[in-house]
Amino acid sequence: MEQKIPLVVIAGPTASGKTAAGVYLAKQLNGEVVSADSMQIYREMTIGTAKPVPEEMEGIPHHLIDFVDPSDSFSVAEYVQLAQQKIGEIHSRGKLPILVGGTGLYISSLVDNIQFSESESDIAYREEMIALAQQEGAQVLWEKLNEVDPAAAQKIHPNNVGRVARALEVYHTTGIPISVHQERSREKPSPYALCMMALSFRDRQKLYDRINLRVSLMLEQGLEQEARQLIQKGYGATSFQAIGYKEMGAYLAGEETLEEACEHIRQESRRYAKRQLTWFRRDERYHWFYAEDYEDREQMYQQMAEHVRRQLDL
RNA sequence: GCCUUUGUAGCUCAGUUGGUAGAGCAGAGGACUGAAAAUCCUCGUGUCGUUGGUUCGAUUCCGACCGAAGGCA
Repeated sequence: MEQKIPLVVIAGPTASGKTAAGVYLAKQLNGEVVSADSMQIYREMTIGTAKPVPEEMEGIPHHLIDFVDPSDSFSVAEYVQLAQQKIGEIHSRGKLPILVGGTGLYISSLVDNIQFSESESDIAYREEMIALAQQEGAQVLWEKLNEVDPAAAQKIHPNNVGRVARALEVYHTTGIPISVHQERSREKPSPYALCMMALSFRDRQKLYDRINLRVSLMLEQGLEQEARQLIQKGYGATSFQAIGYKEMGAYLAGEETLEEACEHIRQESRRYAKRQLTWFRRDERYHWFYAEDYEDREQMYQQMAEHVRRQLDL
């Protein structure tokens, strides 16, 4: 049995202080940061994604940031492959890989070593299915799935058309139900010796205050201009989903006032944070660090470093 | 000062021909395997402004008072 690669994970909702924690730990533990963020991968989306800038990185190498064109789409499968590669490289250089990010799906897919089958996706077929749902109703599409893959149908709500369509797509392209794929995807054990930590606040309002503040800061830093440029250039399916840009788009299109757009950005960010918390909370491997429990950030980061040393036996 | 309209969930409002009430938004919880900052599911008790009266029973009808908006002097 091969030796497992030590991997530190820092997760948490947006604006919980992950970036700074990652840099601090990297400095303390001779590490490098690998981002696990589905939006910071895009170039030209810097302010709105709160992407770490060179001053914040303090010389610590950051990977998987700023390397995809906004007009390109991207997927978990690609992410996992790239991240595994980066982590391997960092480890072989004798450094400690530190995964930092808020995209739960990316983190757990990587950490649990989910195997994505080679077959690419068939977007055309998926869109066909979505169109079918629009014409005949979501229930009809779900029935279709229920016939070929009742196990998957059981787990997906009929209204969740995107998931139903994806499940049908998998069956269509591979002839194997997605439920079977998913079982197989978990067969390989994780190659990592994990130390997973999550950051948050005990008082939800404190987190929301920080989010609101961060959004105001983004606007001061020129989110409007960044969004305008992005819209001009045209962005793709994935990057279009980023909070901040689509709302600014509504403002720039004259559909809402600037005030309304800002309020929507704040609100969507808060809801996003809530969903992130839900995701991370259910994974019991996370050790939670709450800001209120420490005198200051520095003290919390020290405790985190201490926790890593203990857990990974460094 | 007088007249009119209005006061119901954190917000915007429905409603009860008198039997103590419900939507949207906000918010909370949950799910999550190739677009995940996405997508989807679940959750609504609140002195029905205050106070008297009528009534078996009032948030609902009547009176007074208080607050808000508009109009007239």
